[in-house]
Amino acid sequence: MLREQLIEIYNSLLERFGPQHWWPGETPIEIIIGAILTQNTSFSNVEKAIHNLKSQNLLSPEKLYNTETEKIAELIRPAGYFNIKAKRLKNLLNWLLENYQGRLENLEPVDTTQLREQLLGISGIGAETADSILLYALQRPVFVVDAYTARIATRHNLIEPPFDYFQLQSIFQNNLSEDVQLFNEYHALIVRCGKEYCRPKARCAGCPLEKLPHNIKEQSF
DNA sequence: GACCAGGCACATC
DNA sequence: GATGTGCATGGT
Repeated sequence: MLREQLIEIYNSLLERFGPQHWWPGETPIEIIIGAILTQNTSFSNVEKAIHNLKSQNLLSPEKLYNTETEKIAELIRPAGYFNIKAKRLKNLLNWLLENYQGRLENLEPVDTTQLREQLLGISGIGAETADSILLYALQRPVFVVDAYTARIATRHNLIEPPFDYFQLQSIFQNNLSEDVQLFNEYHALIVRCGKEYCRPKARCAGCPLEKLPHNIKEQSF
């Protein structure tokens, strides 16, 4: 039942928008940095910040970790919340350097559940950021949930509010096959559709999901 | 000028 | 355990 709905939504989104080729970043470490920078921030702002880091050749765990927090903050200023995000980047890099010699390859043998717990233990890494890192940088089959997902899920009656992150994530993970590429594309399509048609208070006119059952309930996290 | 954006931690009740 | 607040730039 739910599975059929989820697949129908996916197919509708894919038909309209086509493959999204996510994550919009070139390397795993760039994706990880982007995942922190995009917290409550539009990606166009994040791109400016990434560009600044790249121009200083700082997109490596060691180099960025050895950069003054104040300098990182200045470089990532366009992404907003720059002071706190500079600290969050350092927290994550510190974890990576301390436990894995700063090498993402060394994460490969680690069990996904355990890796997720470790990420959540880092100050500044919450559920969505952890899952974005797991899926998009580390190719783990974890479904990423965000504000758009919550909005679309409530509007299309996939789940009854109130619900939390884990409950919504379970809707997808328990009803779809555990497939990295599927989870990648599905979340990317949700964000694409969310940006264009499911903004807060926006009506659904023109949305590829317009003809599917929907209401105007709202919930975010 | 208000509202929003691919959140999270911390304070307070 | 639920609810409120600070963090901050840039686009619409």
